Amino acid sequence: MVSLKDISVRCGVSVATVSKALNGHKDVSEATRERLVRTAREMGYFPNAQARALKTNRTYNLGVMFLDEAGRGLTHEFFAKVLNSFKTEAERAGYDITFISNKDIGGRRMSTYEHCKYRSVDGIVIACTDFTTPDVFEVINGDIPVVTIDHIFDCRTAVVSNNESGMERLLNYVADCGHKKIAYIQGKKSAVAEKRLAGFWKACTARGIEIRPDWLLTGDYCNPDNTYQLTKKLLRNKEIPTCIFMPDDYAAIGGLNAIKDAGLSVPEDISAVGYDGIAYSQLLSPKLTTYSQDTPKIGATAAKQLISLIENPRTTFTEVITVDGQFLEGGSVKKL
Amino acid sequence: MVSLKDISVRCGVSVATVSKALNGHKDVSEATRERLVRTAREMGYFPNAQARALKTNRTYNLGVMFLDEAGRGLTHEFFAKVLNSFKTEAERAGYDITFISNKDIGGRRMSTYEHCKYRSVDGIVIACTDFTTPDVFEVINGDIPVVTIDHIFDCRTAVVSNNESGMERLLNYVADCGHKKIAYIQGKKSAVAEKRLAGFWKACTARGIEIRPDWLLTGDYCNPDNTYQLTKKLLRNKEIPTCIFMPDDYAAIGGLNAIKDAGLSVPEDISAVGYDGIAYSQLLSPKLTTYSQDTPKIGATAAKQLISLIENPRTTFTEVITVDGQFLEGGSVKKL
DNA sequence: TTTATTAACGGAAACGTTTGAAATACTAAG
DNA sequence: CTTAGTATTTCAAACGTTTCCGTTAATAAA
Repeated sequence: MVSLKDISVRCGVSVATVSKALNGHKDVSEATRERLVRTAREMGYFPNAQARALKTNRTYNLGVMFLDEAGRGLTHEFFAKVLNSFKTEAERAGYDITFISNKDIGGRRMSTYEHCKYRSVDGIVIACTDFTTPDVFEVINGDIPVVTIDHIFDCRTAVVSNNESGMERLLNYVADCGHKKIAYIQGKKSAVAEKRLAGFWKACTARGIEIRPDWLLTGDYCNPDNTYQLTKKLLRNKEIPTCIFMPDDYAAIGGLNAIKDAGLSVPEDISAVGYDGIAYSQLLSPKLTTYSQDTPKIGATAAKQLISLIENPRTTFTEVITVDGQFLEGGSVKKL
Repeated sequence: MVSLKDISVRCGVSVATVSKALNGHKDVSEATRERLVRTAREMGYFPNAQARALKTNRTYNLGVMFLDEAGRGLTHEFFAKVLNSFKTEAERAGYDITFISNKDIGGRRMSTYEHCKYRSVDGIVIACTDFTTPDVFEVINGDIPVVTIDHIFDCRTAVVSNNESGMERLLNYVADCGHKKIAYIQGKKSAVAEKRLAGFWKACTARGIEIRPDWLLTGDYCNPDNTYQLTKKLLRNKEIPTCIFMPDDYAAIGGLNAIKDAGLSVPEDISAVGYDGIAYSQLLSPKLTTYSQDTPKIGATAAKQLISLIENPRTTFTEVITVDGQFLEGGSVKKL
């Protein structure tokens, strides 16, 4: 690997000058600057990231904290897409991304935050299904810039999907279709689940739709089996709803199977809606009516915010950015 | 951040001694070693990854080259799962993983290989859908340890799925069910596609099944729309096959929709099989008969091999490791 | 011509490690 | 009581940068 010194001897100047020239400092003449840049290119020079980081305390590396309690990890389409766009945007800005977790180093267990310190990441993005772990709190309370996705902490920038209004939009559509008897299988206790429930509640009251306790179940996100069971349960009631809100599109598959196994069909006998807008939902027939989260925008926004936080620590304020999604009308809701 | 020097002054020894003690060198007395390790722990010391890397040229960072021509990136379940297990295994061994691609740094475009050099990754894993790009060749021809997944280069370790025998297994099952008229929509030209075709061919000849040119189509992997069209095309023939081999499970969804849209049903009117064993395939009804790739093992094996290559450069030989998958009998193939 | 000002460049320390060689302390043997 | 040998520790350079400060040279002002 060719270093600054190599260039300096070749050109007969000091390493300091080379460094300054390559970094566009002012106190180097245009002529030599041009010459140094050219030979650097010729010699195939690239800065040594470690040396630079050691000196500047900037690694141009972003830590991604990506814990999924369900163990699905990257398999979770929502997270995968968000991460994908986050990565793309970060790379556009010259940052690389590294997965961060708690790990063992030299026999001693390292917390996630310590891991970040060890690697000297410039910033951290947290996208978890569980924001209540000690690991998360330690990072939140640390002194490294952080952006959270779909969860809001005081004094930390957050990028959140419009879960509340998205749910309202869905319910209004269903109500417009004439449905009054609506069941909701919601996801597990989390900020996201609360928001969606709030939207559901709000829209229901606005439309004069009764929320029956026995039709409001709590299940797991992204768990088709669980949703299958809960849907079965709903269908065993003496009175069954005309429409079921599934926790999310993926879980919905289980719900749809339960309906099918009960000898009913969607949307003729019963309607169903999902949430997320994953690719698969639009390959079903009928297509699932759902609310598509704008994952590309969520990821890109998170990256931009994080980088802004890093590069302009003074002028950037922590804020909560809500990213709108889009209603997707499929064919899974019958117009009564 | 507490450094070696902090520990050294606290304990009244030199930094050299602290370094050696913490790294378990022999030439430091047991007493001081114990004392240094203890105070290091007390003071919350962690090594500075950059400084260490600068000196040792070892970063404990693995580069992941992860290009998906279809742009699905991490959304691709096969890759997501492989990456997940790769990550887990790597972390177990004390390595972090960083995404590597070509990028711009300081105005100059950096190739993927240069990027690796810049970040000084200890090793690279390549999991792409397209292994013919210059970026891949440059990495392959470089001097950084490499493991490829599902593609074989001479002189480089590869972890591959048993595409040939997996396909044979599938075809034998279908043949056992009594099918003779079999169509195959294969994926785009790639090492994987070739292997599967070889298995298909081999098993067909062994079972005396004719391979009709008009029933051997080439489409895209992971492209339901494309597979939808090609399936339609198959169904428009005067004579239609009794079973269709889809490029993969995900693409199969399109194929199944085409069958449904043609007023036919699976498996009553026509049978279908996929490949991959993604989660969705087992949520369909009927479940898709397919061949499940052992993604956890593929990823973990790749990580182990790569780390072995890094840590024992002498004793480790490049090899090709085939990871067996598992046949999944669903209900999408009719027994004739 | 002298002095002040500015532009261009070099010296050198520092970032936090690792590591071979040199130095010191200790132990055992003669 | 030396001497050799070993165990333990320190020195100091090095890794490749960045950056503050000093130096030189050139230019402008007096």
